[in-house]
Amino acid sequence: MANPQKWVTMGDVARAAGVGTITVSRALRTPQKVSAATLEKVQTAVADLGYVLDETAGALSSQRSRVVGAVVSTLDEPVFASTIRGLTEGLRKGGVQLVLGATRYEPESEAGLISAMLGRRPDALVLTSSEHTGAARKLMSKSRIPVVELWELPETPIHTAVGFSNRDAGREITQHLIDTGRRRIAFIYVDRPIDTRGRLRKEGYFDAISGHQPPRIAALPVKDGETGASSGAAGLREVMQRWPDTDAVVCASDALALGVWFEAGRMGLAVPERLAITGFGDVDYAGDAGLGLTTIRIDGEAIGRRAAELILTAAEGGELSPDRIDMGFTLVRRATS
Amino acid sequence: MANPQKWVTMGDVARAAGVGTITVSRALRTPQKVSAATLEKVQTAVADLGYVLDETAGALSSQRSRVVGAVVSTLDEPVFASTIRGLTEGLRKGGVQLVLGATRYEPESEAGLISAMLGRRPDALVLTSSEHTGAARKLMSKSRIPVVELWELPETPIHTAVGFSNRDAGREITQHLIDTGRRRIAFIYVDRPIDTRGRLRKEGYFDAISGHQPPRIAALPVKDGETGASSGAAGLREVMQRWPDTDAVVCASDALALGVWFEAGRMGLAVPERLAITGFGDVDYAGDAGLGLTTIRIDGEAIGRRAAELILTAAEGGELSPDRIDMGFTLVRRATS
DNA sequence: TTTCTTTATGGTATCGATACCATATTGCGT
DNA sequence: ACGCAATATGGTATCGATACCATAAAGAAA
Repeated sequence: MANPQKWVTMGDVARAAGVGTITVSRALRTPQKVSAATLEKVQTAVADLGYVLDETAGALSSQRSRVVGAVVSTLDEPVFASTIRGLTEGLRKGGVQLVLGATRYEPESEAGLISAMLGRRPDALVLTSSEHTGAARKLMSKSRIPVVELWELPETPIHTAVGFSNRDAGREITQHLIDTGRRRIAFIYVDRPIDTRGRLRKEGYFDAISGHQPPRIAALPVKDGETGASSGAAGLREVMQRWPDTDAVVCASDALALGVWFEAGRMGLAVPERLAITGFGDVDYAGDAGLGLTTIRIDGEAIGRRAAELILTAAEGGELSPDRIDMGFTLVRRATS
Repeated sequence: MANPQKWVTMGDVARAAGVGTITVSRALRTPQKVSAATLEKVQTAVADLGYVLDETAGALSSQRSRVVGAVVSTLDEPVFASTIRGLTEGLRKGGVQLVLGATRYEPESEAGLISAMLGRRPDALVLTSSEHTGAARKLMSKSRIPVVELWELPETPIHTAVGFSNRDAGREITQHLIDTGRRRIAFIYVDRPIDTRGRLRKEGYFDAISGHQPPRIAALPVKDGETGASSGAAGLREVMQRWPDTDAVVCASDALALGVWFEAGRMGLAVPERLAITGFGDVDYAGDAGLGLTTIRIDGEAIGRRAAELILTAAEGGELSPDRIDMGFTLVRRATS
């Protein structure tokens, strides 16, 4: 073997401290079950040897891996990043680690990712999509571990879902535009295979405009991972070409809205006088110091933290109660509407 | 136990297929070492039972965890996200999984994260910061696993570094402004404890302007994780207050540049006539469809892929050759300069 | 046919920590 | 002083897969 790595083992620590291996295990996992004197002996031995508990071996014998797998659609969008942050930090308090995988919105990669995570025998699974392929569903039901779905509230969650109603949010922000006098409102989104969020927001848009105007939809294709400014710009061009008198645009994400805003500038459309723009997510640059975008704020970090809590309590003892936890959203009105 | 999970084991599969457990192992890990007939028997048994290899147990006996730990500073910035993507996909080809941890630029959290990763006995470690605390260094040297540092090229890498010269990049983009006639150039960055990248870019700025003008620096404090548009806006206000005749701003990131650009609009400064702006990273909205920002493009995905290759070859057989791999950068000139 | 090689397969020990049970020690009430 | 409980510690089997060695079967060479 070219790699003669030799990790320090618990046995080494036990020998150095003059105790049994099991005592070392207790000193590290449940210090209160060990006398102060031995605890200190163990701790100095651990420090001297630079020992770190082998979770791999621990997982095997305790049948608890202290790992949670998360399948997200992408890491590129800051909104997901905040959810991951909340999850990671929430789980760390329970000594649990997060393993991430990104589907990049490719339906066929979900089952593969889930399978890879199940290989680590995770204590739970977190998904940020609520449309699952048959293969993925079969894997999850066979494994019988808790599954938490995020960012949506499906009718029948696998176990528990933590999120909000994308449809309500889409309706509310469209209604806001109607309330402020707009009557020729378009909707722009990127139509991705397994992204139900965009479609649900579109439904909300339909809900709000029905009775006021016929729908104006620009469904953009997925372009090589780029779903941001360039798509938004293309979307606005399409909208203004098909319906030149459009006076407001509801975007399915802040990134799209930014692109729309730039394109509106290039087209000479005054915002918000001639054209109102709304986004989704309330990311950094949407704030008053940046674009000043009217948008829907979602507390991604809180969603992640809540999911972490659920997982930890499920790991402690009880089952994961089947439920849909609504974390809500907030309409933030700024300069673009 | 309230959680009567019962994972399917390799033994179950072996029984169902009528072969020995070791044969199942071979059928899944090294199919070419198994006859076509038994391979099929095993595969159908695996499919029937929904079996997934237990990497935890495999790691213990083979002493290879097929896990790589990555400590990044933040997941919020899209530039890092692309690196993570490259890494993840590169490693997946070798059946290796990535475990992520974010320091959030807090120096004290690095050692804790590294320690948590070492608990999984990873085959390698990836770091996106090149300043390490003593505790972190000790942990890494004790563990004797390959360490790859990304996004910088430190003088003396721990083993291998894959990145580019932030200093050269800072110099080149500043020089571009000088070449296009600017002589009152300011530099804006967020001064974070363990982020040497911003400081190195500042050095490059110094290199370029020395002999032309005295430096104009706005070092912004870290504000609750927000390092984007609001910081950029604040930075420009500070700069214009202290040096009202400033005619160009070099920003340490595209996010800052976006904030500067918005604030310039509010202050009535024409871009680029009155004020040139440059960024760093070439993220989505910097493109022509968006802001049209002059910036430095870095191929984060390529950096991640290259790191993954290095790790996989090191895992195969050889050592990780100590080296600094320069992936370069590109100056992209657009509308803001 | 015999011998040698190659290929396919299985038995058993092992990886490092923890669960479970057993035992030693201490403290306290009566 | 005695008995009982509580606390502290250790021995041994075990988790599930793989390394190592052994063996059986098939094919090739003589």
